[in-house]
This record gives sequence, structure tokens and C-alpha cells, in this order.
Amino acid sequence: MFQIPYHTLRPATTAHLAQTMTLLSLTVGQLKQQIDTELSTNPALELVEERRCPTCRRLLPERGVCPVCSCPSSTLIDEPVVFLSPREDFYTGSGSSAERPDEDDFSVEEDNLAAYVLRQIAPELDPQDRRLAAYLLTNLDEDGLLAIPVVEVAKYFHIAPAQVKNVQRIIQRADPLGVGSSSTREALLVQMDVLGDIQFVPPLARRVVEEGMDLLSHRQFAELARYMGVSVRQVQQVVKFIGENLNPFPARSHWGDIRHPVAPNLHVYQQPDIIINFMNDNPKNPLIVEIVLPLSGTLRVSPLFRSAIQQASDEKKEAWKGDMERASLFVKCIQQRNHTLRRLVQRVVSLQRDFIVHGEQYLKPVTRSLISRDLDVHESTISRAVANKTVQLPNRRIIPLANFFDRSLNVRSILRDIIAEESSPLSDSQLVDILAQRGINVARRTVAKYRSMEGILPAHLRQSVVQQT
DNA sequence: CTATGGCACGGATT
DNA sequence: AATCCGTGCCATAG
Repeated sequence: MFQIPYHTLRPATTAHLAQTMTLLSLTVGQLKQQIDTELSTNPALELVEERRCPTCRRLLPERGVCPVCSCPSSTLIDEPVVFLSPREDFYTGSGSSAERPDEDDFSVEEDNLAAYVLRQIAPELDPQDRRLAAYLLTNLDEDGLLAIPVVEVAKYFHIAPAQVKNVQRIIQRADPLGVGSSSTREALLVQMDVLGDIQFVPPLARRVVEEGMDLLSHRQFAELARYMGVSVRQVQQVVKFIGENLNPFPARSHWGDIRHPVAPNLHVYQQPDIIINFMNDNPKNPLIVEIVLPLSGTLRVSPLFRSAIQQASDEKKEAWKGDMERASLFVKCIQQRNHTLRRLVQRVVSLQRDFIVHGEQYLKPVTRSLISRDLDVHESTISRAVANKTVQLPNRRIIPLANFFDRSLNVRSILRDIIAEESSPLSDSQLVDILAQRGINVARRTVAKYRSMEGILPAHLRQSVVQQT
């Protein structure tokens, strides 16, 4: 774990330390802004347009992802491969997505979601469809579902409903997958469609959503099984699959989030800071972890500038010298940032591999302080690095990096499973006993809290509810 | 009387 | 030092 002599890289001055800290806590988008301003204000700083693979040190041919993914040597590595990935093209749009999240708390979520989606799909639309799309997107509810009927929209625009549906279909395939659907059912169907390209989707899941959505959303699994003519066990598997891979409310990061509808979701719409994938999308291959960098190339102190300084007049010399020092400090800080981030991610990913591959139940209770001890850095360093960052998992879901440190997420998700699988409604104290059998000791009160966090109804309301409006 | 939600306290985490 | 989280106690609903 300690291969790298870290001390050699330790910041020497307090200024270095402070700047590294701030850089560490930045999102990719924010980092890009930072670098951009630094580049334009400081003549001593220079961007060398070189694209070199950070792991195999080979020059990269063109834009795109690093070909190390197909490096024959890397297929032998068992540890997850972590590397820094230049993805300039991600962030060339308006810098708006990079705004610091805490500043504007009002009117953000819908605006941002709509704008975010529109930016993705705008290129493939002609101008009038673009207007249509914008109109649709302004009519999303807080769950990311379309709040008005398609027919209404068609009337409003005096066009055929089919055309509206066409645009809707494009919207649905944009990033919060299923966004702009007319119902949770539709959202799930779209998600399964797209997911089907990269992962196995149980055929029964599709049938259940298509035909038995009512029963499914009321969690009446016994009923559902009978209606579909399959065993309860099969239904349970489908439910598990849906819970792990799909999300009926596209705007929520996952369906437990009804508690805090806005705040934790702010950063969900951003591009991820870290992307985790299987090599070639094949689950048998090792994990590839990309730490997204906002530019392609290396920053350095311009050698031209360095030599020019000799011939400068005395008063200029002073100013330029300052520039140069700032530049080299900045470069060091960036390197420092990337280095810590890389080590952090490396450690976390190998600890939480099960979580990444198999889902929330397998999340291990890892704390930031544990990592900090492992990496021999201060706790606050880890905190800063984790804060405000997002990760894209192999199943294409984007979650906050902080989720990797959530102590209770796994228990919550096991709880979800238990409730989904047992047919007769279990009271909280019974749930406590069952959890205890699985080696999880929590208080009765805590189970109640988790339940409400997951949006699960109390026992007496759970199954006895027959179809009501 | 049982099941659950609210409030608040203490310890851990950041 | 500030915040989050699990938990205990108590009130309330069924």
C-alpha cells in the first residue's frame, strides 16, 4: 500500500498546502475554470498539448479514451486500474454546470435539470424540435417525469402527437435515463431498453413492468405473482433487479431520496468526476477507473518565459519572477491534487469493489478516517477530496462519491430486500430480529428510520392496501 | 396493549 | 468545533 515515498511529494510551504487543499475539493468543472483563469492571467503558465497515457506512458493518438484499456499488459492486472483521463470535450459547453452548488439554492433543480438535458440532446434536434423539447423539459415535475399529457402538448403546438412522442423518446434517452417519461412505468421501460444493450435484463422484468405496474408499485408481490402466473420467488428476483438497476423517478439519485428532495441531488446532474467501468464493458474483466481531467495535455512553466526573463528590464524582472513562482506552484498543486485523488480512488475502489459490481447491499462501512490512515494523510484531506465529487458506476448510474462512505446504505438496502421478500408484513421489531440473524444489530427505532428513508410504508399499511386511488 | 413517529441526547465522524 | 447518526424515552394512534 505504501509503494510511493509520499514525503517527497509533501507540500513544502503553507501556500502550497492551502492551494492544494482547495484544488482537491473542486469538481472537474470547477477545476477547469480555475485552470482557465490561471492560464489566461499568468503568462508564465503554459499548456502543452500532449496526450500521454498516464499508465503506459505512451502518447495517445487522438481524442477519445485512453487505449490502455486494450493494453495487453493491463489485462493481467487484478487490482483495479486507476488512471487520469483527459476529457476536455466534456466541459467545453457553457461553464454553467460548473457553478458552485451552494450558492444558488432556489430555482436550481428544475432549471438545471432541464438545461442539462437540453444541452445533451440539442445537437441531434432541428430547431423546431428543439423548441418542443425545451417546452417539454420545462414541464417536468420534481421527479423528472412529464407533468402534462403528450396530447396536450400536441394540441398546444398544433402538431401530431406522434411527433411529440418522437422528441420525448430522445429526451428519455438522455442522461437521467427515463427523464421526461409520462409515467414511472414508461421510465422503467426506457431504462430497461437502454440497459439491455450493456447488461442482461430478465425478460420477466419487462413483462412485469408492462402489465403489472399497479401491483408492483403497491408492492403487492403475492398478487402480482398470481396475476403474472409465475412464482413469488421469480417476482422477488425481478423486484430485486429493478431495485438495483432502475429508477422510476429519474430525477432522484435513487428512490430512497424522498427525504431530501433537493439538496443531495444538486450534483447528480453534473458530469461525473470519476468513471468506473469494466474493461470493454465485460463484467469478467477488471475494473477501469478514470479520474476525469478537464484538459488534455500537461501544464508547465513555459521554458520560453523562463529564458526571456534574463533579458527583461529590472522592474519587469520582479513581476515576471512572481508570475513564474505562481505558475510553478500552481503546477505542483495540480500534480499534488491528482496524486492524492488517484491514491484515494485506488484504495476506495479496491475496498468497495463488491459494492461497485454487485450493488448497494455489498457496501462496506468504510470511514474517511480509515482511508486517511491508510494513505497517511490528514482526515480533512480525504473529506475535501470526497466532497462534491460524483462517480459513474458501470451500470451508468451517477452517485456522489460520499456514498462510498455511507455507513448505513448497505443495511438500508438489505432491509429493502427483506421487506420485498417476506410476504406477510413485518413489524419493525420483527425486522430487528431478522437483521440480527444476518449479523446486523440495530435498534428498533433505527429500523423505523431506515424504512422512512427508503420510502417504505409502515407494516399495517403495506400489504392490506388493495387497489385504492 | 402494540406499533410508530417526534424530540432530544451522546458519541462518533468530519 | 460542527455535524451526523443511532438510540432511548415518551406521546399518540389504532
